[in-house]
Amino acid sequence: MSQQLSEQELVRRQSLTKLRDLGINPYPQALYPVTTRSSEVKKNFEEGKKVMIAGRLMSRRNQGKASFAELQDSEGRIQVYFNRDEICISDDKMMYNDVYKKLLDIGDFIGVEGELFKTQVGQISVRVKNFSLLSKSLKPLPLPKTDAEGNVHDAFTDPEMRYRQRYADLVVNPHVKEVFVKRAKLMHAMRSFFIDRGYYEVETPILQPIPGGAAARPFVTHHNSLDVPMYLRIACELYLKKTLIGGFEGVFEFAKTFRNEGMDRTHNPEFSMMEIYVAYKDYNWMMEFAENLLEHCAIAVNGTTKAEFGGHNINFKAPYKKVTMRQAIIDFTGLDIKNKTEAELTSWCTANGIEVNSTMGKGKLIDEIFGEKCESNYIDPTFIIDYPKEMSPLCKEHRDDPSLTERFELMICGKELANAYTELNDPIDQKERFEEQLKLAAKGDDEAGEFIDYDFLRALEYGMPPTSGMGVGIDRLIMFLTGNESIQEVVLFPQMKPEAKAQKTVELKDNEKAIFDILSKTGSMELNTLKEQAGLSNKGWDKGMKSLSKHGLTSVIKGDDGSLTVMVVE
RNA sequence: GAUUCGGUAGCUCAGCUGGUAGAGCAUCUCCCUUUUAAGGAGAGGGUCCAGGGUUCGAACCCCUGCCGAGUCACCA
Repeated sequence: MSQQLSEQELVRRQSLTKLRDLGINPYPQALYPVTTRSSEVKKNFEEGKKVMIAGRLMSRRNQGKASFAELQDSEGRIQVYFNRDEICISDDKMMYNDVYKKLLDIGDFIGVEGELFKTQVGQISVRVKNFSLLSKSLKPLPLPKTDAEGNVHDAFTDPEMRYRQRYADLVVNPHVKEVFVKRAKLMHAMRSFFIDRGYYEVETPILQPIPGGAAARPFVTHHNSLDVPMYLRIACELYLKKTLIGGFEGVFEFAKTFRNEGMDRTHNPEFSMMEIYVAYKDYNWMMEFAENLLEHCAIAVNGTTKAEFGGHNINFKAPYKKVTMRQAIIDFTGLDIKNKTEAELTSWCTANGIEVNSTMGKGKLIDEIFGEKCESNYIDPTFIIDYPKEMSPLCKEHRDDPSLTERFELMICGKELANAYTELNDPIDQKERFEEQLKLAAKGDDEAGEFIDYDFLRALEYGMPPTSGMGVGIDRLIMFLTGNESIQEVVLFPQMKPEAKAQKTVELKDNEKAIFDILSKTGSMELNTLKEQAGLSNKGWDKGMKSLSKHGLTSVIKGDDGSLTVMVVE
């Protein structure tokens, strides 16, 4: 990690040494007895109240023997007022003149002890009596500023840098931090909603011998001592159902899930799902549960059921519309899929510009039609219900129509947010459906399951109570609630390509070495002769010469006749 | 994978038909006891993503590569 330090980084390292020379530990061990936070100070202002606060120094305005600075803590910023003669009561003004003004830098964590007051302009501030350095910052932060009209100057906006250095992003972009505060609130709201209803939060394996419960390409890893392949989970469905078989009546899990597929602005290789299973319920109950849950979450996060996403206004207020998949397709295409054969659907797709291939079964074809022609039209939360049986291998058959299942997906802004079933609990039917999936997979449908989890079938044979289950995409939900169209904006540390390694610059490059080797034999040489002997490309020559003189290894001397001589610098 | 745009100082960005790089903030020095995006004055700071080509001369034009963003395709 040898890396060229910028001038500013060097200055900060020097300050670090000077602080130590003054007997100040830049990274002290002792706790700092913080009494309050910036938001509290502003909310309950009391003239003269003594406080101790801590945070990062984020700006400084010197006014001679006085100075204003801003301290940023987890709640926001508060102005602090440093007056030389209040900090340094004796004649020794070192703490103000040297430590505060010269050796502290923007980004340093400091603790401040003082009392509250309002400046002549009416700004709530802390008059500093004592301050301590709590942690020195050696790398300058990006420094956006907001002016009186709310315009942001020098904004730190480059997405790559923001995602790679999320820590800096969080420090300087309060709106980014707010997204993650909201994400935490969403998790709390959802969790307490479930706990209030008597459901238990459980944990199931992330490392699985069979990646079941969904159709997706898994990440493969290897267990050394067992010497078997293991998979990162693509869902937790089967494990959660096993807990109901074991006697739990309501369980949920916030599950990091992994899918080895494309990465783009709506897909991160690992993402968060919430899955919940409740015994003795069906999908009708679950729909009502879902709309109440989402309304509750929206209010907990934003204080309102309204949200804006991609230019659309969404309202999470329950209840939501319900449309059967058959009706949805009729509405947007005029096609009635009921009793259509695979061949009929295939030819309809071809005629209507939907790409199909021979691996597609009936369910997949219907899914394609829906995805292509209908999905994007549902802006406000809408339940699409009653999916074809073929594409829902874990879902119970519809009570009125054996070709359908009791399944819903909740669509918002044309995207799936939740997926739920009246769960299939007939072990014999389940086994047949798995086998059907296996055939589809063999046919080439890469969305069909490739494995049969026989342990799950064994569990089902003991009997699972009638159950309804639902999965909710947490990332997607928080995207809707915060108006972010990119998943990277709502995941703290999104997966990125590895950062290119910084190349070492200390060693001479080939072109530089070539020039220097020739030159060092004689010590000096006419420029054009040297250029010819070096035999480099023009650019290689030019760059080589420039960096050699930059390294202070060579210099060029101009003769009276205009000739140029290159010399080795001793 | 296809296509468009981009990569210049610590940060945000200029840089014309090619003539060897600029601004604001930040940094450094000096002055200033209640300011508000920015107190005043001055100074320093750059492998212009990398490599090759064209040219007397390339940040700029051409080629290749790397990295990123957007759109589309594929995909939950």
